[in-house]
Amino acid sequence: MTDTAEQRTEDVPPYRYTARRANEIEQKWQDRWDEERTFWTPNPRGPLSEGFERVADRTKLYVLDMFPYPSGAGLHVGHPLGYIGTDVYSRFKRMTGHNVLHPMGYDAFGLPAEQYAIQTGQHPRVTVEQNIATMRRQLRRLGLDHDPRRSFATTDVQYYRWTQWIFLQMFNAWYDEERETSRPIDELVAEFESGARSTPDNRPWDELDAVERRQVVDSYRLAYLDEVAVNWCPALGTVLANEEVTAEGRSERGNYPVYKRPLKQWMLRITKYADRLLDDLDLLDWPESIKIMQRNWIGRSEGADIVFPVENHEGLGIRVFTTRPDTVFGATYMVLAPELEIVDEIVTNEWPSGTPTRLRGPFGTDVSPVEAVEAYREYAATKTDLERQAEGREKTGVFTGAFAINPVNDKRIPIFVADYVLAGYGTGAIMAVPGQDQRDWDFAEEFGLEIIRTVQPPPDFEGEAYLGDGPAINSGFLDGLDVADAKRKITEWLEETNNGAGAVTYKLRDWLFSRQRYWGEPFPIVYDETGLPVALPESMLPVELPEMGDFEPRIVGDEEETLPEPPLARAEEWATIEADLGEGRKTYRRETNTMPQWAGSCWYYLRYLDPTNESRIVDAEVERYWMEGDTPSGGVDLYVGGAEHAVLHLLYARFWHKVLYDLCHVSTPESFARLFNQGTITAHEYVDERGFYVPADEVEERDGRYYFEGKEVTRQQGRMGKSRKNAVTPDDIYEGYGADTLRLYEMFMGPLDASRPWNTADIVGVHRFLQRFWRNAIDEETGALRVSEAPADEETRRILHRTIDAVRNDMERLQFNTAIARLFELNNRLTAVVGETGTAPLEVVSAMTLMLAPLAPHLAEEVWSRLGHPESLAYEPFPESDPAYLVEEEVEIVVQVDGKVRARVKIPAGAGEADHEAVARADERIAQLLEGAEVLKVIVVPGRLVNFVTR
RNA sequence: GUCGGAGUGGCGGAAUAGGCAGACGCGCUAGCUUGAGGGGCUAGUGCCCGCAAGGGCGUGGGGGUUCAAGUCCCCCCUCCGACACCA
Repeated sequence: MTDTAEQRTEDVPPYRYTARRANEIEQKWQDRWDEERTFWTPNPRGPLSEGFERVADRTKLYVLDMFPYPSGAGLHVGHPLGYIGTDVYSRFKRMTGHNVLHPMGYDAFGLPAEQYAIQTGQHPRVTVEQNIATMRRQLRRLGLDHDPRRSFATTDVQYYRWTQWIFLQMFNAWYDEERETSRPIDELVAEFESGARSTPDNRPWDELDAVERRQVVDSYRLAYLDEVAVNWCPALGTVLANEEVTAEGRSERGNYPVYKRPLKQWMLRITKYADRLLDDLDLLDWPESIKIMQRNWIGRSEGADIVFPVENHEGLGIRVFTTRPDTVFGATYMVLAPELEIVDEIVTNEWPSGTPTRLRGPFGTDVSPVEAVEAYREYAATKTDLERQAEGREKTGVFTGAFAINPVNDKRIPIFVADYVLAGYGTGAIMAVPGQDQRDWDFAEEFGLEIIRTVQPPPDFEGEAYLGDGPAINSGFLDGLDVADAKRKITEWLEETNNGAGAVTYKLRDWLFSRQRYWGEPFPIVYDETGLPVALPESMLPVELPEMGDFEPRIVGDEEETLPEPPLARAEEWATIEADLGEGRKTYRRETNTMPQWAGSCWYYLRYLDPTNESRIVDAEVERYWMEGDTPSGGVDLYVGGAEHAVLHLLYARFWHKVLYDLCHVSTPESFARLFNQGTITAHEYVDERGFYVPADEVEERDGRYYFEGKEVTRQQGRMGKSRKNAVTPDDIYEGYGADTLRLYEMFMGPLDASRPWNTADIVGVHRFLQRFWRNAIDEETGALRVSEAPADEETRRILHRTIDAVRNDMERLQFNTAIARLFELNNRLTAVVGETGTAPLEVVSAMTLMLAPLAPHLAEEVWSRLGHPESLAYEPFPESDPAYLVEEEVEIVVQVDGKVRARVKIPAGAGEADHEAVARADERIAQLLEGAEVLKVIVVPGRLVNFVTR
């Protein structure tokens, strides 16, 4: 048998649009775009401003992708979906008169890069550079319209120098809650010095010594050190932010166990911005689901703080937060989080007389309260969140032996420690109201505690906590009030009697910002002999990462109490510096933690604007030009990326932006005006009976069953990936069809924001479309144009203008799949015209080439140039529809009898209702159906339908 | 459990404002292209009954509003995603 592939290439007409030709064309135009600097986007001033006068009258448009992580695995066809989407959009907007900025960079610090480097035994800088080079090549091959001058990696020294600079801004700033803005720290110091602001413990500023003053000031900074219970992940050798830990108490990356450990760490005061981060969501054109996730993450709750005095402890009160102050009369006990320090003060040495056995905890009847509490604390600390998790979790806890006094009724109530109360939320202490809270109810049942309902449940309600509305009962002066009124009244009472006050609490916590890893931005911070942090001056930036041969994380401490050791601590020469930082030349020790991966991605969109600026993060005028717009929030005009960043990156970046805004480094309150989440591309994956993945491209289908090497396998739908053996690489598609076909297919598969299954077999459809369009314009045998100057016939022209209208609308809304469908229809018409006349009307070919340009830019450029245009079409105006061709002279309407379609009739456009009915009745079939029937009602929707109702 | 999102032919998916369900593509069927084919062209293709004309049924299930429901309302099921003792 002969080689069929070879035979085929011999048979193919010489000028057909084949994969080989597509590849040639694509290479050629990618080179030309580079040479002609087609996608260099001019700034209004500065080093990138060349050519600005040519676009000065255009509207700016900033289109941004969530930049990729340069992994070593290479791309599969699922990765570039969003990049193609933004490319199509930015090319379209360039053709509709915008000055479009569409940059691309690389997010290259962080764990994956470091782990990859450790695996391959190379320095992360080496592997990162290799991976970026590979990725650049792969993205270039797609023909994306990025401005190459604006690309950088977050690991570039000249980039992270400014990441460090932003950290310094936060270190040197504090949040003024009265003015609701961050201000320079010097202004705080001035307030202390002048006495305008009193110190936290009300001592006069003059009486504080230098160290005390520094401690006070440090406690106000946006970036501050704190000893906190961190999420320590020994397997990753680092601590993690709350956001990086799953509900099961495991690391988001790698799924390793995570433990709580107290450690001194850098924190960023994001909680001060909670309300603004919440409120300003209203300014944003974001998917509602993402806004909801951010709102939930911030988790604002309104309620009240109530102080419960502790019996036998003069002046000691326990402050609790509750969203239901109206239920305070039903508080029958209190619970403290085991970690709270106040527990030590109140816990008793002996059980009060009459303490039931079950209140003494699970540690035996002979232990004292102190011992029981201590044992319980240990038990709670060693438990991972996973163990605490399971649904229907049993409530555990220990009585402290102490009692509190309920301020509303002077009732004596026992105080417990229990791990169902979290130290990090509210005040870490609760008043327990089993009647209206199911968790308290469960605990009360477990320990046999009193339950008092304070809201009247419906008559048939029993057996559990009642959370609904109803009149207050057993509640003294609140009795009879509904929940909202009772809340109001009790809050007033608390404030008047000084027993508490209205309060707001957030789920959001301050951002843990230290990592014990090598591959991250070093902090621009040193420590002096006091152990307090000292900021390096801007002139000492960047603080470069030291070269280290061994950058693996180490774990110190014994097995039970392991702790992370930052690799930078081992770079001894680097870690110690001598400098004059205002107190004469001294020896300082550097901060050896590094910043988390999110740091670099918090502000990269600003650096694209002015990537080479050495004196500022971004030139002020350039920043205003690109970020201020006609959106309510300002910021990037379109930001496209995966929904997995709903609360991490997108919240952190908004926070940094607001800090920079407060400190007058940027001009808009928000960073991303419009957000769009592209879907994921899924693929079939096949598992054998042992549960192992088998190569998807070697599976055969017979009668709806699937076989690999003769054995039946199961098919599932899942993410595409190497490990699942179902990855399709772009190179596979380039080889068979070319990049334009790949682009078009990815845009045609479905709506950009929906997840959709990859199906290589479907690609031929879009490939055939490109082939047909090419053939309509160019003779496959001779390569000559088949275009005629003669005008298109009326109907073709009508279709053309309707297509233009629809495509423009769809492109604007990122509905590329339907735009492409319209182009298919137009091309089908064009094919018919060419079939009849032998030539294609130029007006159709030209317009269609331009409409295709954003989607299949290489082919479009090639046809455009063959049509005789020497310049790239990147800046050609997008076709505009002629309204004259959009109105029909005659429209087809539907005639229904009792809602069922019985006929279709033609009627002049704009006809009146009476005409509609008359024409409908005139139809033979309709007349027949209506004969003898009583028409009760006639519904006419002009231009659409007539409905005769007979019953 | 809570909060989101989604269920439409054999498959991917269309369907401004409640008004022709299934655009467009894949696949499939038939014909043409003097053979073969990951080729080209033409026609057909939601399901059922019927030679046809035509009729019936159809957007996860059940109810409702309406002349008219994929679209609006109520209840339920399934799948995907996020959060998860938040007082």
